[in-house]
Amino acid sequence: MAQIGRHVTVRRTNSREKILAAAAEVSRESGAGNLSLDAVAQRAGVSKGGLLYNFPTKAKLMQALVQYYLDDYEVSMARETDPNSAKPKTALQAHIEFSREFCEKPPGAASGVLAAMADDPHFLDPLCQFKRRLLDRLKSEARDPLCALMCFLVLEGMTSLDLFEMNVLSNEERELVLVRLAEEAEADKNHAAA
Amino acid sequence: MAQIGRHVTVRRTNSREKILAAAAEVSRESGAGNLSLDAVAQRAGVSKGGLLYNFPTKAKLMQALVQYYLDDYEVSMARETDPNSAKPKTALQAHIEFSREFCEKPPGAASGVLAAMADDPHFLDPLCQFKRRLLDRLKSEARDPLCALMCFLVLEGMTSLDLFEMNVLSNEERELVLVRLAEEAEADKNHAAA
DNA sequence: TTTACTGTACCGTCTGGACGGTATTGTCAA
DNA sequence: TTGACAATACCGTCCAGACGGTACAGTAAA
Repeated sequence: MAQIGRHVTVRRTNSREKILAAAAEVSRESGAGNLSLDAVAQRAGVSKGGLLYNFPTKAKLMQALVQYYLDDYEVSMARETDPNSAKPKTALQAHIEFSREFCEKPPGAASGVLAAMADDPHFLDPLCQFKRRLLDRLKSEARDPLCALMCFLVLEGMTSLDLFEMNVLSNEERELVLVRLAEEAEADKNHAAA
Repeated sequence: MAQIGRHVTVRRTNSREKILAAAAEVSRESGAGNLSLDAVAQRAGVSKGGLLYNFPTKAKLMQALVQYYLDDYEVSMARETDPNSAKPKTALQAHIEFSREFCEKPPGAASGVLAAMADDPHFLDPLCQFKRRLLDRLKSEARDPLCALMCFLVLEGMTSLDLFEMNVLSNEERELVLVRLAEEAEADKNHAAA
């Protein structure tokens, strides 16, 4: 479904995505630091040789795991903020929406990122740069940059709790926060337009 | 310094703490998932046998790592909110202060927690329960529970970025947020008193 | 013929942890 | 006061198993 766009031609096989999904599952189930290639291959229904054909080293797999997560976000963001769309959103509104979806996903959908971090913290560098770019965009679009920053951090807190699968927030609390942020974003949008 | 209080008698040796600190360092340098007992022992200046004397299994070490982090917080919190103190703080104010200190600590001081998570996500269960208790306390003390919840999440976001050593925020941004939160907490405190 | 694998066999390294030993300190009866 | 014993706090070695990665022969579809 989500095209990674690494290759120009459309791939007939979907082994890469199967492997990526399997890696996230294994990471979730065995702990981020106990992700073995054998386990991933088995889970993906692929031979170890096949896995290493797609990802020549474990490091390449980890990097792809992070990139996979990023691409997913980038696609959503582009779609939601498309000015040609019927009702284009601000970046902040789109970010709020994406964070909601993130929390509603099956638990540990992003465990792959944790596995990458467990192997080598530097694998998170692209994620770090991505977050910084996003924050800059949110601040530059907003009427009140500090407010944008605070909203960003609230979502960061919410999603990080989810990433660690710490069910600290109830659904009601989550919803309350999300609604509050949406109001904030809406207000900021209208002020900016006025 | 910080007494864990596990033993009634004062320990003459401080091997435990040396090992805990070493584990955090190794975790930070080699990646949370690549923490080996040999490396920890070497870093701590202790033989492997000595390490295993203090922590009979790797799991015990990991649990201690999480507990160490928690105890540190608990001590600070108790001190800051002590009603007998000269200027007792609300739980929210203390939490803000602790989060500031957390960010000012040498980078990766809490990497031990990540190492524990990498080994087995369930090691974070105490941390999860701790956060839930903290949030409940913040909400119950506050005049505006939603505001307390949002403040909690802002700090959660800030500290999680720090935990991953993602330098997304500049020092000015961090300070701006912290000041804003402190104002919020102060206002809430005064309203509650009135 | 190329692509995209499967399957098996294997290698060198690392790891958790079991185990036996040892030096120091504490306890307590004679 | 001393000698006997025991608990504490380690040290150093060893090992079975797991891991990442290589090599290679085979195969089925496009």
